Amino acid sequence: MRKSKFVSIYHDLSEKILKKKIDAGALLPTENELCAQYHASRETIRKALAMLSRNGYIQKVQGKGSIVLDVSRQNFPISGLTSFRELAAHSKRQWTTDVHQVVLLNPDEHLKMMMNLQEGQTVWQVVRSRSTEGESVILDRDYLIQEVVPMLTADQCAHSLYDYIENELGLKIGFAKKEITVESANEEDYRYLTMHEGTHVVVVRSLVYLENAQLFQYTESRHRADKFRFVDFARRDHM
Amino acid sequence: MRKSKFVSIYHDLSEKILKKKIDAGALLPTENELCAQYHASRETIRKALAMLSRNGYIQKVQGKGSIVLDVSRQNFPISGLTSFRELAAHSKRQWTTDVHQVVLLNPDEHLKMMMNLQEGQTVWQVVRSRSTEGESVILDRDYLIQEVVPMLTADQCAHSLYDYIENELGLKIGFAKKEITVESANEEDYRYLTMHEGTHVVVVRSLVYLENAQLFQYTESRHRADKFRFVDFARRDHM
DNA sequence: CAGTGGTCTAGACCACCTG
DNA sequence: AGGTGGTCTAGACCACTGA
Repeated sequence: MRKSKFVSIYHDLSEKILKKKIDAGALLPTENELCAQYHASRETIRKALAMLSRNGYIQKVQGKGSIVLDVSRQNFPISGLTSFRELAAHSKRQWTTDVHQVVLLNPDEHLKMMMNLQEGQTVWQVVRSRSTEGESVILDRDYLIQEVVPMLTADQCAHSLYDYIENELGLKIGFAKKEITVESANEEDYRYLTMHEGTHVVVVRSLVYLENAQLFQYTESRHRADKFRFVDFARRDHM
Repeated sequence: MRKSKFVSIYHDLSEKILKKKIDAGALLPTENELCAQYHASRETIRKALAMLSRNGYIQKVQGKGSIVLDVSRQNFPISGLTSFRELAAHSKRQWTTDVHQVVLLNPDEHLKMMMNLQEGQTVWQVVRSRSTEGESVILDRDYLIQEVVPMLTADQCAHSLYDYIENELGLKIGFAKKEITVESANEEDYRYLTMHEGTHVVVVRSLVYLENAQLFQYTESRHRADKFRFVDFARRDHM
């Protein structure tokens, strides 16, 4: 079995919710009913439900049931995402990517510290901009450790870096630490982005790690402020 | 038992990691060892570990163990929380709150739609600003449904709305949907915030729901752009 | 190969909500 | 009181890592 059972159940239920086969505000079948429907034990069902809950599909209420939440009202959370391609796939806009630079370089002190690099490690630097409706609104600057990604071409960067990394190289992304701030636009922003009014950009800095906890990428993603939007679903752990 | 066993184990381990009793990069004891240490079954241990993993404390690697992550490098994620008080508690700065307005009002059409209000429902409007180092940098505008929060005084707003709601009223916050954008400052921003250079503010709009999935609050939090910072830990579900 | 984490099960008991 | 979800258990088998 490629996927685990509880993930299949999660997908089945999340799809039913997205396609409105179950209305928002209604209750999911009880856990025991789901056990019967999916021929699974209760703990397995509960893993699927926990995942739905984490991702904003349902709210569990003890003694009552699992309430289906309204997944349409706000555009749906694109948190937990790491790649631009995935983000673009969720949006209705048409996006194009321009690759400005793909070079191998010796990291400076700042980058060495930031990425915790060993002496002698080299990194790929990739600079790309993303355009929609004729305007360039995102400037991405990626640094990838060459030991992990030995070779890189402009073609791969134009298509999807992550597609290449996950499908061609067989590496698996584990997690990312991100920081969002607002900063003054620099000369490169003016060069590569379509900046009319406004002198500030939203900067998303990410450290991306593989599944084995190895850091392999640092990215600085600079967004024209008026085109930036971040949506999040946050659950409260009171414990 | 007030707390569940797996949550206690989670707290015990997360504290050990925060206090560096276990080094970053090292492995946690194996699941079987933890079973023995905490007199718990393996599934219970695994719930605690899953929680540590979700919150960025560890990375689990099959066949190997649970690697402790570096929790100090980046300031720690302030995602998943909803209240300003908690945020302030994590920061080293000294904050003060000014309450500018606490009034009961009949919602206009926009608010009715936004909050999905029934005919005749009234809401509290609270306007507060937050200052640090002599500068006012955050302007919060909250709307709370009066059916849920019958009475509200300026005193309670100056202290902590959430403290009052959770501890006095006994309500429990469940989850929130948030959206972050950058917008032009309006006249109120100029009135209540210390705006020197810069004409834009970061706007965080949140819909906050109780544990029973009932919406009870809408908040617009406006941040002076140069003081805004959002840190996130994002795990990838590849399934 | 032994040892690790990943998944699944069946059954038990508790806490909460609703009639 | 009956049904719901919340927690915990003991045991089984699988998939991956490393020596």
